[in-house]
Order: sequence, then structure tokens, then C-alpha cells
Amino acid sequence: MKISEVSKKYNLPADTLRYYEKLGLIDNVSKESGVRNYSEEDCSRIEFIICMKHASLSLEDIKRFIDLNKEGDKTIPERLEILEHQKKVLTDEIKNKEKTLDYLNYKINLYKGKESK
Amino acid sequence: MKISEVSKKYNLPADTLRYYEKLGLIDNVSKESGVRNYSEEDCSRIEFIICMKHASLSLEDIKRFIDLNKEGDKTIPERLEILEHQKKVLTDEIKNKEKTLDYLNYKINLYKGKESK
DNA sequence: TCTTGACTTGGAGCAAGGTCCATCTGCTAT
DNA sequence: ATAGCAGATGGACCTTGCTCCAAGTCAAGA
Repeated sequence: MKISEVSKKYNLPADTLRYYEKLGLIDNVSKESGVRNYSEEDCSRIEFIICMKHASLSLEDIKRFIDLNKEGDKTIPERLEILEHQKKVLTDEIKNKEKTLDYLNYKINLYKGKESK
Repeated sequence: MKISEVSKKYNLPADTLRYYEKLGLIDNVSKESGVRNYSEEDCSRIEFIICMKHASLSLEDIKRFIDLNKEGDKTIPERLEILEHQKKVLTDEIKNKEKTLDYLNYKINLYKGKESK
């Protein structure tokens, strides 16, 4: 897949894809006469990155995780730690956002009452 | 309340509180011989800001909302629009984060299986 | 062959949201 | 009265995560 296709597929600008590669989040994509050709594996990696971003990991943390992964099974405890920690973060975020959603609804109803008065 | 107390209460650095004031998110806090003394109202405002940040509004949008509020009831429709929009954003975020939480749990279990092998 | 268009690179620039610093002021306890 | 501490101010600086640009390469169609 060419960069433009991947870009469309994941809704990420080509610049961002190259940026992630530069940071080492994506391994060097193989090139044909200088042009990137993304493999299935590259795409899975991109999906993983997007997912971890939703979990609010920084790009640096995502890179850390990927690097650990490459080091083999002995890094599983550390990876587990990262995941458990992020799970906590994520759970808190969801709780906060749900509370905030309640508050938004409350406010919205309040305003709707005022508006139709 | 002095800035250090407010800082502790809301877990926001004093610099950040002053920064919010500079941006106009918090009205000019009254001062006693040059030292800020936060009123109940100032505190409510801070709580509002924190809440809206959880709803993923930018500081600029929060300021917009606060400014509209000051302009009186005629701005209710616009405020409602902001809230409704943000509700949508927030709902999507929660959905994404819940999906991601599932994924994290899946990964964690996978790793736990490997670890205890 | 010439042009067009997608792609490349390196590096500069940008926006958001702080964070830090030097310097100054004004209590408060000794 | 004096040292020490909290706070104030203005402005410089920082981090994250892109985003844009200039200049160059390459393949394919007219």
C-alpha cells in the first residue's frame, strides 16, 4: 500500500505517518524506488498505535512498549505494568468523562428550560 | 483562600491558576496587599473549568463559553450549541475509550497467561 | 521529450497548554 | 530590624504532536 492509501484508510496525514516512522513507532517501511510500500504488518502496527493513543499513551510510551516487545518475552512483566497502569488511567478518564457527560446533560436541560420559557 | 490552598485543593499549580486568570478564564481575583484571595465564586469557576476540560474543551472554547455567559440570556442558544456539540464529542470519546479498555484487558490477560506459563 | 503528479527528504514552524525564572514586595517570627 | 518565606510579575522557555515547505526524484501519459 502506498502512503496515500494508508493515509486514507486510517485517516492520518501522510506527514504523520512519516513522522511516526521517524520516531521509530513504525519500523522502516520497505521502499520501491524510493517510495514507501506499507505491508500488512506495518498496518497492524499503525492500528496498534491508534488504539494506544485512544488509551492516552504518549507517543514516547508507545515507542517504549514497542521496543520492549522487540526485546522478547523477558520484558513481559514491564509491558504488563505499562498496560495495568494505563488501564487505571483509562478507567479514571472514562469515569471523569461520564460524570462530565451527566453534568453536560444537566446543563443542557437547564438551558432548554430557559430557552422555551 | 490563598493561591497555595486553591492549588492544593484542585491539584493545579499556582502558575496554572495565574495563567488561567491571565487568559480571562477566571475573573481578576481580588487582592489583599497584592496577594490573591480566592472567593467561593472563583472556586466554582475553577471547578467549572476543570469539568469542561474533562469534556475536552480547549481553553479557548471554555473562555468563549464564559464570555457568552456574561452576555446574558440572549446567548443561551449559542451556549446550548457548544454543549450539544461537546456532548457528541464526549460520547464518542467514551465509546472509544471503552473499546480500548476492552482491548487493554484482552492484552493483559494474554500477557498474564504467558507470564505464568 | 516534456509535463504532471505522487512521492521523497530535512528541517523549520506552529498551536496548545503550561512551566520556570529572576526580581521584587510584604508579612511574620526571632 | 532582619531573615525567611509566600506570593506577585513579566517574559522567556519547554513539550507534545504534529504540519508545512522547499527542493529534489521518479514513473507514466500526451
